[in-house]
Amino acid sequence: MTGQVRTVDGRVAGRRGQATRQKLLDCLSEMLSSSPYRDVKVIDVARKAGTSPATFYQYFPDVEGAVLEIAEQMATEGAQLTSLVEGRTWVGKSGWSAAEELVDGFLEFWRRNDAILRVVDLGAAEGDKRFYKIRMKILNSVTNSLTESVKELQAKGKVDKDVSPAAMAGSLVAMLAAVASHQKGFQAWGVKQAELKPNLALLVHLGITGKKPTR
Amino acid sequence: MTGQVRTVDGRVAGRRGQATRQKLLDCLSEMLSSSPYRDVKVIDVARKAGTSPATFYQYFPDVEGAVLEIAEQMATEGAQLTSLVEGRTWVGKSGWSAAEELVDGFLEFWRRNDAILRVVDLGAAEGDKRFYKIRMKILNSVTNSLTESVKELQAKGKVDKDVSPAAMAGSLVAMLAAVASHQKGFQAWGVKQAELKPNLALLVHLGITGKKPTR
DNA sequence: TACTTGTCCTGTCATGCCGTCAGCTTACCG
DNA sequence: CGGTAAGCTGACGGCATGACAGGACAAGTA
Repeated sequence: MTGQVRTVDGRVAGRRGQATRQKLLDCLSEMLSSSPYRDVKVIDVARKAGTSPATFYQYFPDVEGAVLEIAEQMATEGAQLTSLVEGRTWVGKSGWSAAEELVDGFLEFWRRNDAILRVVDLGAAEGDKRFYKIRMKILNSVTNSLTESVKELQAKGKVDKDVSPAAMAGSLVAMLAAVASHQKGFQAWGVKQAELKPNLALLVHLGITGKKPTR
Repeated sequence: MTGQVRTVDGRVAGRRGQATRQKLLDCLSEMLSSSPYRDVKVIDVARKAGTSPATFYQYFPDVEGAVLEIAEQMATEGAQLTSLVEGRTWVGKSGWSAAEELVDGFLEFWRRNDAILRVVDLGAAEGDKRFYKIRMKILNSVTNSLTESVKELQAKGKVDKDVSPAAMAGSLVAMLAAVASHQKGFQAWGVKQAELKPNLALLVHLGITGKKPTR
């Protein structure tokens, strides 16, 4: 857990080195949004960064290694998604706005990081534990909070006993992630953002509380 | 729209040729389930099929082209998913079993084709229209049927007017697809299939009818 | 200024996959 | 048996990969 940035061959990276490294990550990031993951080549990233392939291999074992790095950075930022759920109440009007803001925050985060999230999703689905862990890191914060919310409501007798809080929270979060990563698809299919959001919020509210929201 | 199978250079494939072609597709399919999409090489597929790379290029322009072929086959089979929704009623006990069977059928289909569906999902998310179209072909049958169901219920005044049928159906289907493609993930996270299914069914029922099911 | 030290970058090379072509083999038909 | 089209492959130029050794550069030291 040291902050020490190291090259592949063990040297400690200085100021200049870190700048180069970061530039490579930025260029890779950009590349991922403009061309299919399968076609991203080290040589292209290096060229774009105004350096040579050899330099790339000084800092990363391969493309995947660099992608993991970017994903890690994003996951750290993504931890703030918890704030969308934590300390929220799900009753009455504030319940509805909680649902709305959760949906909003989620879609926004996904839109901002869609390229890298696609790759993380693929890696996780393919069974790669490193990607899976990162995906967890992002989703867990939200999922856990939601799980707690459901448990509380259950304890108060406001939600049926036979609902599994973890399964429900997980399903809702998976839905949000899926819809978020196919936002463009929905638009192309004739569903506008404006009508998508309230429907998602409705589903979230229904899932958590089991009741229609009072708006 | 002819059933004529043609090679890249325009010849018509005979019995032997079609067999080879199919063998290549099968090997590619197998390869996709055992190694990351990014690492699937033409030469490996060819070796596995006991033939040479040059032969592969006789039948497919590249790996992606072959993947599209497999996906197309799967999409054709997937059209039968419509039957999970079409002609179903969403009231009373039969409403609950409709939800249950929809979830069941969906998860099962996804489990059977998870490798290829992963790649289709990635392609669609990356904005490739061909993959997007295939994804549509599979999901649309279900989505459209669900959309109709919601519209009918709305017409009868059983569902709020401000629900967008298309957005609701799309979100639910996206959820099912997402959960299906991360089934292993859920298990690793401690959520069992057995508790996942009823929760998904509950969400589907809530989304379509706006009411808790009577079991 | 000249020298030293450690960081940083690149030219180069062996290796391996890509994608194409010419040409050989096989099957079918009159 | 000879012709024709299908089917397959060896071989090749081209390009990405990944490793290494050595040169460029900045910063500190005498």
